[in-house]
Amino acid sequence: MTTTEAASQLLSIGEVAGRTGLSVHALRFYEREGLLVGPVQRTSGGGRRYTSFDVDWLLICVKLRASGMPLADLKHFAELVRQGPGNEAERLRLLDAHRQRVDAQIQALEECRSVIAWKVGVYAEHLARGKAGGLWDPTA
Amino acid sequence: MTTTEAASQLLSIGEVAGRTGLSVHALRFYEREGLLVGPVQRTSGGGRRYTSFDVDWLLICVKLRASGMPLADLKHFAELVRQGPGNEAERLRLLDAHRQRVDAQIQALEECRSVIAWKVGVYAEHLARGKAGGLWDPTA
DNA sequence: CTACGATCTGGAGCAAGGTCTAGATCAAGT
DNA sequence: ACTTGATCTAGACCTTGCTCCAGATCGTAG
Repeated sequence: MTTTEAASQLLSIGEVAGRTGLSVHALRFYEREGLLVGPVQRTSGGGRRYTSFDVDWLLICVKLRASGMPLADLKHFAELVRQGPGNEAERLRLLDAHRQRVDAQIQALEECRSVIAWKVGVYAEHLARGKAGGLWDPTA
Repeated sequence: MTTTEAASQLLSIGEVAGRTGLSVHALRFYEREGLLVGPVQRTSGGGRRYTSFDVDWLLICVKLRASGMPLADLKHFAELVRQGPGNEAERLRLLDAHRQRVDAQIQALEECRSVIAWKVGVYAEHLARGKAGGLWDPTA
């Protein structure tokens, strides 16, 4: 717990892929695109070593992406964090705007869901009746 | 109400774009891709005339697309409807599978939303304090 | 030493879902 | 007749977000 303390936290790209769900390709791509807060450490041989810090950031990225944030916004956010303290208001704006978009998206999805559920119900009923009813709307 | 009855229901591509939210480009694209149930009527001059039937279908398409259904699935659905009665079970499967995906998506989004909301809260609190606290985690 | 798997770089390729252009035509207004 | 605006077709082009390839290198196991 003394010598390995810092080094054991450093993860290879494959390990990071494993715990973030991103592919190694995507990880390198994200780095090229400037989506990481800082430069990734390297071994003497040139291999990437990610800190748990990097991994936490990536996990946030994954969440934001999963909720539809474009890479461009993610990059912007990374830049703000990279610049250090002083721009918290802008970070807040960015995140809050995204949260509102997510809320809207949830709303929209729930509306879609109910429309679909209704249609599913119509089909299910139709099938349950064994296609007995002759007047069946072909558009549905 | 007698002579104009049928004709007044027929809409130009621009009008349909207006009430579906799709661009005229997208409408032509959808048609090329076989996403419509039937062929669209034409004027003598070659202009498209959409029935209210077509519009209803397009509105459904918009909802399904908005909830993330890929065009390929939409095309499949259109084919099933085009084939007429007899395949309702498959239509049901298709829609129900999509509904389940939408449910999962809503779940995921709500999880993201709460993570984001929490982060927004952290920033808001930080700003409210006027950056008084010296110990501020730069990663957040 | 050798083989093998993981990683490296730079750049090409891909899938989805449209978007836009060019050049022609149509329909209506002045 | 002439202009204007909407539409037509076929096809090129675009953006997003990765994914994959080639060829080289590193590190560990036998």
